[in-house]
Amino acid sequence: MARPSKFSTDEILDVACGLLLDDGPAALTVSAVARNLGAPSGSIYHRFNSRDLLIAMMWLRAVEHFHQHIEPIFDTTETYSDVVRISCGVVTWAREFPLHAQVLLLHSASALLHDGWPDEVIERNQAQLQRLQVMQNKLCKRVGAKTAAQKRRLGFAIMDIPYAAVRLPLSRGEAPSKDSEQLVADAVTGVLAALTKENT
Amino acid sequence: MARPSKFSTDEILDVACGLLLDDGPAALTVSAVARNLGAPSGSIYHRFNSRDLLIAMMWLRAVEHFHQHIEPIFDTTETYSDVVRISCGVVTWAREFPLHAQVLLLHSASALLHDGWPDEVIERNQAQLQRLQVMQNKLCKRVGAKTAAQKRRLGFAIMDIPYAAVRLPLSRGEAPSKDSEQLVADAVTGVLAALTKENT
DNA sequence: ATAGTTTTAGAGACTACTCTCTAAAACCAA
DNA sequence: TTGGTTTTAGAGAGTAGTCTCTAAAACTAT
Repeated sequence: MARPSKFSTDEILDVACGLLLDDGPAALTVSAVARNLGAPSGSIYHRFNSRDLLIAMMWLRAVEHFHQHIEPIFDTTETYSDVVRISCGVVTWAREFPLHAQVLLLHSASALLHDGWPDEVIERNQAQLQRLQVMQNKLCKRVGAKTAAQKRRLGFAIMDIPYAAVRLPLSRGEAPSKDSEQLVADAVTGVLAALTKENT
Repeated sequence: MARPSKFSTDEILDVACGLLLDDGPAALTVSAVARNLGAPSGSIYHRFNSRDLLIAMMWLRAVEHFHQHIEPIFDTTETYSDVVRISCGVVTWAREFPLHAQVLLLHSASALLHDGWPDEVIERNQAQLQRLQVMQNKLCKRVGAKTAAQKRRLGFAIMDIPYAAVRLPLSRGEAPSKDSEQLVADAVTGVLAALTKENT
């Protein structure tokens, strides 16, 4: 029977998140995580083969959380006029889960990883990229987006605009303002106006 | 009479930009800049007292370039329906000056600087923050934005939306798609619809 | 030629990080 | 008690970055 852990994986990843958000990417080192957690660096390396693996896991945790949250909204969206539900869902997710949102929306994985995606998580990462792609493809089919321009417009509405609304508050460690969902809805309405016209 | 420089300040900053964009923030070191430029590190440190000063100067160069470009558009915008000119001007600037745009729009200064803004450039940075604030305040006055909500909406239209439209192509080293200005215009139209109604 | 000034050049001190390694601790089972 | 397994613990090898320092180069003026 093995010695029990003193530190859970989530605790380690939470400390890493905190360091990233409070002190920036350069502060995100295994030494700093260990120091802040009160764990020896050998313990961290025992769990995560490399610094990049720790970062990648932190990132994937946020991505998976986001996808889990947003997927049901995607899957129940049938028309262009419903798309705004997804857009606002992104904002609401960022509001409710700022830690994950700060990781996912304020930094790119490639900027955080020093040597790219570690082998251990390549498939897991691919799976999430695929998962989002499938969500988007199915949505395009359901709402009737066929051309590249229509798809681009849809992607702008779903991901880029909500991102625009939350990035500054997130970077200040604040919640998005109360009217953020309405702002996003208005922008999305403007962007999709052309497409809903095409569909009528 | 002093020995002439072999390397100009702009050359040094250009190499730094290239490193940031090609290899990410962690690759942005004085050692790497020196190596890529073929200059001794002593020369770089002779010019820039610290790594953070080099980064700060690279950042400010991009900010000042952007402000120089966007200020005339700000200053000639009088009505809500003209605001879209600013929004599209941001996209066009990013399209024409990708190097500066990549620095300014894909990374936050705080994420790049290890120890915050160096004393040498605090005032210069403050001046640019002030400059933007003045532009925005004057615009609010001219178009008639009075409440915090109106101002928020205006800021969303001017900065956040264009930014969202260019960040992914920029991060891939690509130009924004040809329809980006139209996408932004539609989103901004949606966002400002409420304000133009209030004004009539 | 010497003096003055600025810039290049590169060695090296120092630091912090990454990661490996060894050993011990902590648990249960036999 | 011994054995097995997993985890903690922490020393230390190796590396790369930051930055200081010394010296020389490169120019013009006197």
